[in-house]
Amino acid sequence: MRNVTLKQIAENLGISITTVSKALKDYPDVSKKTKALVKEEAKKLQYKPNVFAVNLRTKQSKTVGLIVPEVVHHFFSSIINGIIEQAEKKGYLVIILMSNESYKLEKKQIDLLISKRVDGIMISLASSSSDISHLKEVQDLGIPLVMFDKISKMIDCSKIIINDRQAAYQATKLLIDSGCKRIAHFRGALLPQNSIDRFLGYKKALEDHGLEYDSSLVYICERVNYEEGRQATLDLLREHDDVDGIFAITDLVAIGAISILNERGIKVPEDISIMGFSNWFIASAITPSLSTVDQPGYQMGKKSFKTLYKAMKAKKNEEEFEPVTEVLDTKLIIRNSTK
Amino acid sequence: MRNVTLKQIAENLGISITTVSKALKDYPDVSKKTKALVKEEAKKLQYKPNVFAVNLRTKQSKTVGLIVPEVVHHFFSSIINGIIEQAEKKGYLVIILMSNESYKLEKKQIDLLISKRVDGIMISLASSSSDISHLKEVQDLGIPLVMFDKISKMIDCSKIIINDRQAAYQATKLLIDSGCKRIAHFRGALLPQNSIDRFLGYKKALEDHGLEYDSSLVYICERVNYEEGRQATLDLLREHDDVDGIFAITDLVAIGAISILNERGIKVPEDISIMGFSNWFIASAITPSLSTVDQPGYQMGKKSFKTLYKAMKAKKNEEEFEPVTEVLDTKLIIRNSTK
DNA sequence: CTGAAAGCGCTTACAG
DNA sequence: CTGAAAGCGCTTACAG
Repeated sequence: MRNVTLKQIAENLGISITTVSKALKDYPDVSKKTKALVKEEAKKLQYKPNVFAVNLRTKQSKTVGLIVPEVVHHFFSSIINGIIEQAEKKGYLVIILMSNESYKLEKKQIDLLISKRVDGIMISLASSSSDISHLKEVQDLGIPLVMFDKISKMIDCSKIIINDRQAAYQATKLLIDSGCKRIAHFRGALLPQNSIDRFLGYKKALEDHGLEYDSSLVYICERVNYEEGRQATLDLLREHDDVDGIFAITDLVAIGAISILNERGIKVPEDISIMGFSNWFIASAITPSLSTVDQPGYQMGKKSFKTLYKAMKAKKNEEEFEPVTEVLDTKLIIRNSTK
Repeated sequence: MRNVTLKQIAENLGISITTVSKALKDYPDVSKKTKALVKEEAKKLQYKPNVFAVNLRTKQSKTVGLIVPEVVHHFFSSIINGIIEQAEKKGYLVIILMSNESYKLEKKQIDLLISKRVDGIMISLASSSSDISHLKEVQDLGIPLVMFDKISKMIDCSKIIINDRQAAYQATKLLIDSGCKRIAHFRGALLPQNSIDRFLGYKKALEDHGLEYDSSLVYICERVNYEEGRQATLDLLREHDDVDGIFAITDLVAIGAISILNERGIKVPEDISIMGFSNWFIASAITPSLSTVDQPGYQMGKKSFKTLYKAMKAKKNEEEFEPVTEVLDTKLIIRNSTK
């Protein structure tokens, strides 16, 4: 069983606990001979420090918390991937919580992470989160905080994002350049910043290129999923017969649109061009393959942890840490759903 | 800042730390009056117990570890979803690690979880894991262990699985019943139990229905992904012109096959029928939609944690816990890639 | 009903 | 170079 302690090593060797502790941590004021002895004994007994005691003493858990709106989601799972890989490299473990897009749950989970005394928190906001008092609390407690993807402008912390507005502008422009004149937009909920920004990019692109913005061509997909993409497409086809392009807030929504168009025998991209956003794996596997905007999930995860790490390190050394905002590059991916 | 301790509450109230501690935990031997007083003061100061100290005293972390081969993967992310939801209900947090199908990493991660003293571990094995000494160690230390999906028969612990052999049998039978006479199988790596079992189910179905088993119709997809599905299909088309059905170990592989067949103008299911396995979201969104076997990922995650919870509880109460093996139901999903 | 005391296993400032 | 001692913040067996 597991109960090897410093005390036991000390007794076996007939020296003090202090010396054992120092030897194991390579303090300079322990003789080489003693160090060697201690290390050998520790190895022999398979000594593993009791992290609970270490945590208590050092006031650090070497654990960070991560809250995402969803887990079963290509983009977020890519982010998770980037985060846990990076964290492991630095000796940190990651506790993952899922808000399921619920503000209430998100708030509870922040409390949970605080009470677990994680060393830092990374979060992508739920769509329903407008109030941000829970994040203020994190900051008041001095816990390093990094937001990514779905952020709030009301909080002054490090942020890892893409330029949603610009990316959406380019996506819309691609449709315009290929000859589309009546372009619908399937947007997300009203609150999330990235939903707003993508909408604004879409609108701006229309205006910049002499196309009239028509609010009746904008449909809201609250949960941004396949089913809603299908529903919005049905509504669109019923209400407008002159549409020749759709820019969807997400690949999933776009794929919903394609499925309806396929069913109805409406040709993509000949009759209607479709533009997605995110570049999920699925975008390349459907027919026709989906043109989209590549959103670097893995990179975003990696950067998020790296930034958090810097903030945690600064805190430990009692240095100031100036929040940074990093804007990651996106890339237009042109496939067969656009002309 | 956060430094409210029992001691502080005790001093404010002029009573002992012991009494404060007991009052907060509703011990019966504290007067109602004192309890009320203590609770009020705790609330006022926003007292939150220091989990580091609690862990050290109780020797419990209320945290469990989870190791999966991949995160960016519909099936595993569904499992993660089921696990973290269930864990949260019981007040447990989940540390998620990803072995990336590497035995070496998996071993390291087990060590990490042990040294973090998690209360329990859930794991789905990497494809390259044949040696299981690291899991033996977990058991030797008395840490409750649950395996799911990719298990090892060599370890005597609780297991949450599906009947891979039977499910593969039914999938193959569906192809046979629809008239296929030459059915290829795209299998996974040689080591994983579920890869073996699905292969055996395929083989048995052929034999039971008077079709000759031909080993040259079996292709190996080591990493079980889209690209390999494409490659195997190219190989298959080159080597056999009489195939009329493919049973793929996973939807991803099946979708790779469909993409090649689509490109070549080979009709699915008229010329070749395709059967997948897992029922990922993507299976319903491609053209033609994919017939497959529904594998209950969310349920599997939920059950895995529930079983682990029972084992942890038994350990805490120093009761015996007899490992259980739970076999979850699968379901044939018939769509348009089969006749 | 209340509280003094021991102890969980470590780290580290300090003395020698 | 070594070690005695204090302390992190809690829980709980025990005494009164």
